[in-house]
Amino acid sequence: MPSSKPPSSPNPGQPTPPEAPELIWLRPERTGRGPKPAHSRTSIAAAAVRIADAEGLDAVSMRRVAAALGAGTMSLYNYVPKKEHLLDLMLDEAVAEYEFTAPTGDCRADLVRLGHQQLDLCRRHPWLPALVIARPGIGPNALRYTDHYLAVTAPSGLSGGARMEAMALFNGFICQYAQYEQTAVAGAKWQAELVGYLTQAAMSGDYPNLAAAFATPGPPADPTTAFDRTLDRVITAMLTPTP
Amino acid sequence: MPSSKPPSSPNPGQPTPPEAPELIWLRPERTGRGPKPAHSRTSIAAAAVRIADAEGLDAVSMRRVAAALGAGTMSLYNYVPKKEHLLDLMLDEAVAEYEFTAPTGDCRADLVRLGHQQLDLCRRHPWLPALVIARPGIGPNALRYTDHYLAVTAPSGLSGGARMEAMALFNGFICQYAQYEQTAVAGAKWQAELVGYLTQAAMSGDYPNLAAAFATPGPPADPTTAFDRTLDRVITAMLTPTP
DNA sequence: CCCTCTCTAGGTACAGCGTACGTAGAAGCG
DNA sequence: CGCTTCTACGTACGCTGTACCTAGAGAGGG
Repeated sequence: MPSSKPPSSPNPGQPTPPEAPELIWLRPERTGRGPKPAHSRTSIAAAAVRIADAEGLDAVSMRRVAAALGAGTMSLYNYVPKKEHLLDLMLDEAVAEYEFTAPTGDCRADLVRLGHQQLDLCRRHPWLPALVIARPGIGPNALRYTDHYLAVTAPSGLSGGARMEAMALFNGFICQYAQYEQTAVAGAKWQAELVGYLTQAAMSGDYPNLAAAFATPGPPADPTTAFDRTLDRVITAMLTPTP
Repeated sequence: MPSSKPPSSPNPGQPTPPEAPELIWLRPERTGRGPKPAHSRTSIAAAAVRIADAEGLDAVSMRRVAAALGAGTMSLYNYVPKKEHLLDLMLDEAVAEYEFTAPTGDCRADLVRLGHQQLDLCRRHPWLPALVIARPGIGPNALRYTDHYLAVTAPSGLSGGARMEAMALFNGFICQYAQYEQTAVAGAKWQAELVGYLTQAAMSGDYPNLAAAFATPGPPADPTTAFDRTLDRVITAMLTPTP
């Protein structure tokens, strides 16, 4: 979704100044003078990724990351102006793991492969979908991904803009699915609670269509293939030429 | 996306215990004895919604909400066991604003209308997409929404399960779009920075396909209709019968 | 009527967060 | 060598969610 018309006045409030995110990729890592730095953006990001993988995204605090590096907390601010930017770096660090294979010319098949790669990445780094969804995320490795995606979708005949819009859809679906999968995995107890609540709601009579859908005999729809089935639909939607 | 196969062992770490979310909708609001309570879940949620609308989701803290109600901070914990649950309540409070019109039988048209209603809601409450994406969100009003959606999609001929999977796709796309729209709106300065960075990246030669997509003459693709165009694709994907 | 028991309101306190600011010292340049 | 510029990092502030505790309101049983 490369661009869009805002509702003219988006909303009255929001964190009073619209903030100046100042892309971290635009500021140079070092300036040249002074003593040799003991760390680097990537080493810091890598440490943060390790922590997030092991203990979840909430465990990633500036103090925690600094401690993992044997550094003082405030030293990190020589590399990363704000924590927000550390998250950007983490995202790109994770995205670096992609290993792209040359496009085969079969757009659909290539997209299915890419989609599965992406889901695997999200499973390896459960904190990743939340980050991808929260911010655009345009590091060098994210650009490599975009470039590969564009190569893969080149045979579709769609314009560059249309393919970028489609990429947002593609990414969005996969991250959303990965996120869902995590909450589903998070606890059988929670899952059980939810099912109980839903059936109770369905039986209350307040939600007749929900009850009807519950009662539909239809094929059970193997949940293990839900991702593949929906991914297929998404790709269809992506590749449908604009009318 | 009603259910899925986890990757057997989802991930080693995560916040050590998988947590027990304990749906707030399952615990009764009051027990009956003792003094008359001065507030209610909905009044608290409404106050939180007002704050989030005016100053963003980050401004919603227990102290802030309590102050807005003229209550002591800790009093809120008599209504809401954890802040997490307050967010659930906020979500359902916002979703209560939907005003559903009877299905016309034209599935596509009804979905387009519902989609626009949802986008409007997300614009009115910019914090909403983030919440919807982050957790399942199954309050009474969310159930009303689901029920309406099921009524609208009944003529599609798809099974209940398939329609639930499709709903996840539908919701996910709209929230994602709304989220994107916000960041795009957030600052022209940021937008400018990003465009500069991207063109610089495209010109660097490292991303040939990105450069090619940039150079594609193709029709400019009116950004104001990006939502409608993509929503149309998404609905197509939803309604395509399973092969 | 009063006693008792239960529930609510709210204060205090704690661990942790992001980060503004200031100081000490290392390293490159003239 | 001295100057300048950078890095490392300690301290401190205001904020967060919330565990725990006390005081008192109000209904139920005798």
